[in-house]
Amino acid sequence: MEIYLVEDHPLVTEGIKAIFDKENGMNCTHSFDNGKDLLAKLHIHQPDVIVMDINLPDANGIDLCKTVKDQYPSVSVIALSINNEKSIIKKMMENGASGYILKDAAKYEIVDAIKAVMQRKTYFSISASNTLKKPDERKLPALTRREKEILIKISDGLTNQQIADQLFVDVSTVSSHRKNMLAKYDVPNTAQLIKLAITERLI
Amino acid sequence: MEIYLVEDHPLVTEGIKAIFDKENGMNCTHSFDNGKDLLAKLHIHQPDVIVMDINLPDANGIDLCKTVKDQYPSVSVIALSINNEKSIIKKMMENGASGYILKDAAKYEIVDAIKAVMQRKTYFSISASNTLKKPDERKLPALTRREKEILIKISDGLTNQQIADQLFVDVSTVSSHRKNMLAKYDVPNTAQLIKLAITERLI
DNA sequence: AAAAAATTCCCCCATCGGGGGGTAGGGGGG
DNA sequence: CCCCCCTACCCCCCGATGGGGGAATTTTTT
Repeated sequence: MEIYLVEDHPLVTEGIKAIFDKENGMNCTHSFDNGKDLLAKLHIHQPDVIVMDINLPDANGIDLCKTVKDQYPSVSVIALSINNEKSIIKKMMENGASGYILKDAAKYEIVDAIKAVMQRKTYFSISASNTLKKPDERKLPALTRREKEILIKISDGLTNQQIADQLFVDVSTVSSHRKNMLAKYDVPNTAQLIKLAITERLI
Repeated sequence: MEIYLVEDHPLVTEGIKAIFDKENGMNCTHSFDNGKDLLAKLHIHQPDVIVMDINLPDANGIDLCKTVKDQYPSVSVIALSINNEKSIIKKMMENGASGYILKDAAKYEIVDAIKAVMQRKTYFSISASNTLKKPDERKLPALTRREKEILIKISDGLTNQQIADQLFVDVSTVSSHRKNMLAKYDVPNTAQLIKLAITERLI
């Protein structure tokens, strides 16, 4: 069985290769440290499985996974990532991944993942599956285009008046938006709004 | 030559072990996935070198390195980290580390590091040494203990009055600290102060 | 011990922000 | 076709914030 590996950290690459070497019938025939090389190689030959890091230097694994699955639907993709966010995992699976393994996974998990995927099953590492099972995190309401625009200006230290001038609207409008955001996220003031916006990657 | 490895990601552990296995005379005799186990083992026996991840589940490598070097000065420590920040690298070296390797390092770098350290030299992976050479980034003034304490409360949405009550000081004191911070970082209001504090990891 | 920094407290005063309302046009989706 | 969301605008009020000072006490560093 042929496996390709896409991973930009040599130390991890070595680790995975070493694990495969000890398994009968698992062969990491090629490894790549970026998405471009992988796509070039796939053009010539397709393996059974691709183990793919999500954090690549030249592309993000989410898009890369989609590209690969669009062009070669028969190739299974296992995502490998330090990122333990439900939304990322979900997106990856929507894009056709067959498994998701966190980098803190135990050795056997990567082997189990390959085995599962070869049987057309999906596989999640323990911590990834915990994350998925976790009760839906209070999903924060999304910012509208305008709100985001204004919030960024607020975070840049501009006052309502300055923002209003820049956007050619009335101060009261900006104030409205600000108030809406405070209400939307149930925070008492701008300080906490900014904190929340940054820590939750809203801006 | 004996090497201990402290690293909580099995994939990386495997990678490093595999690299050492291919080198003559380099032997990773023990590996640990936390600091406590390492210290317990060191009590009994000390290796020549410890390769130590900075991001451990039960301790941060910076303190762990200091503890190890204080108790066993003859043991060399090589730091292993994804963290490419000058201040962290410096702090690690001050605490007695003999080398610093980023996790994106090439295979040979970890081997070279061990060799260098055995000759009582220090070693930095390419990217780590680039970071060190980089012209001193505009270093932001540090927050004092009290300032940090107050800034965190501000970011949690508390008003000056509430903070004053919690800390048993006058509102004017809190206001003073707030003003000092605004001046210190040259920002016009709290919103930008919070943004800066979070993006620059001051809190 | 002297110098520097941190922490605490105080004044005044203009502006900004947040709480409470309400109104209304336009666009997209059910 | 109708409703909801987004957008935009308006009012009042007052507490919180930021800008300008100054100053005493403790802690830390040199």
